[in-house]
Amino acid sequence: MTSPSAHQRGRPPTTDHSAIEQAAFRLFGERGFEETTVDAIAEAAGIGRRTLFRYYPSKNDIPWGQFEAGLVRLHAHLAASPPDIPLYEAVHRAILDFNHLDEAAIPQHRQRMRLLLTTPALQAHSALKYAAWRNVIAEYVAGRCGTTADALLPRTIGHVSLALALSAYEQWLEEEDSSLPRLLDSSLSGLRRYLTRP
Amino acid sequence: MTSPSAHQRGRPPTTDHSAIEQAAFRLFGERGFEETTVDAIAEAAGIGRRTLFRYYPSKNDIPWGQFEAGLVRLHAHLAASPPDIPLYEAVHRAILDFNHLDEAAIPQHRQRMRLLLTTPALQAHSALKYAAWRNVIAEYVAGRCGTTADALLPRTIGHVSLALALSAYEQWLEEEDSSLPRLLDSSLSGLRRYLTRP
DNA sequence: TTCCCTTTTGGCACTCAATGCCCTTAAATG
DNA sequence: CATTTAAGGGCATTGAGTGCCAAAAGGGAA
Repeated sequence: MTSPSAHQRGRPPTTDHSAIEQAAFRLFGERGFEETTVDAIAEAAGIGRRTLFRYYPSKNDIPWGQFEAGLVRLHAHLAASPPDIPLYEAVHRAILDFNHLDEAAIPQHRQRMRLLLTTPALQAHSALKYAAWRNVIAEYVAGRCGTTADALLPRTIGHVSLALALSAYEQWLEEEDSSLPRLLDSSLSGLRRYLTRP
Repeated sequence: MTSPSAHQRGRPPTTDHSAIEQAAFRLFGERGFEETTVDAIAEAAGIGRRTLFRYYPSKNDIPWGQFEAGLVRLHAHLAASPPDIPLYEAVHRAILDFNHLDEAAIPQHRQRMRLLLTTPALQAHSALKYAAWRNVIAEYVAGRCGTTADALLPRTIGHVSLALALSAYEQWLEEEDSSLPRLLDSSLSGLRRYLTRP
């Protein structure tokens, strides 16, 4: 372990992910996502265009921030969940945890999710991120069912869990002062009623 | 109504969607999707690159073929479904109908779906197509619930129906001689058990 | 037949994302 | 101070997508 910055030899980094993200979000807010060129983001962040692509593999990845880190947490939460509670409840709790936000972080997260869910290019790109998310769920379900993650049930639960989360998010963005955890509960119970009612 | 080709004035078209699609699929099969340039497709179809973009708004749209026409059928099927059967059953039946294939069409459809579900660029682009599909479902659910399509339940059912269809499709692609309708049934009943079991 | 009208075609130029190549910059180490 | 190591960034290239506009190719009327 080395102190503040973990680099010892060589030229020190001029920037970091969050500096780029901030510059990018400012421009996205001012002009919109499509209207903001990568060159403009690089310039606003005070780095070269080539450097930007070393920090983010694509323009589309910028708004996703530290999503991978979130996946690790999701996986950890599931791994640590008691094996005696019903499967659907373990999954639901993990999803609630994954989407837990501190009060102070809500406005930022709203802005990020609005960008992700309303920009066509990002809606498309998101499919690739979601696949990794679904897989974390599917792996857990497979573990509890004694199958592999590519069996029908784990896959289905992965897809359906994402479906529930996304419908909650879409609703959350539309109702200015709604509660995300409450919407996650509602979409699940709505589905349950849908499947069991006349 | 005019006979064979419905064009009377002006220069007659030199090509059509299916000719382009055929040329494209041949190249995709030979070299893969990413490795096939739009110029190559245009050349193979015997048209100019500019013309290709008048028939398909993007390279990513080519593998989708006549999807919009399918959506119209889905909508029609739902509109014609008896209002006295349970909501989930009406939806499920419509999805079965939407994904019904003649025996002879199966190999082609397999190839198309394999391309769509395994190529990253197409997985991403598909999100935009799926949105329209989900909306057809959501509109129907909204109609039967007396709400609008942007309420939580219709949205949820739209997302979940897609989730079920996609998991069935993914499974279908993996098991060479599986039955798509059977898998659609299985993913639904798997979900139902998941939500109601201990 | 010839001219006009309509519609499709496709060449050309341009923008922008993404990527490979490679030289430069700037620190740490001995 | 020279060497080593890692980051920065310029340059050139590829490939998708788009606007503009002139050429091509028919039908119909004079």
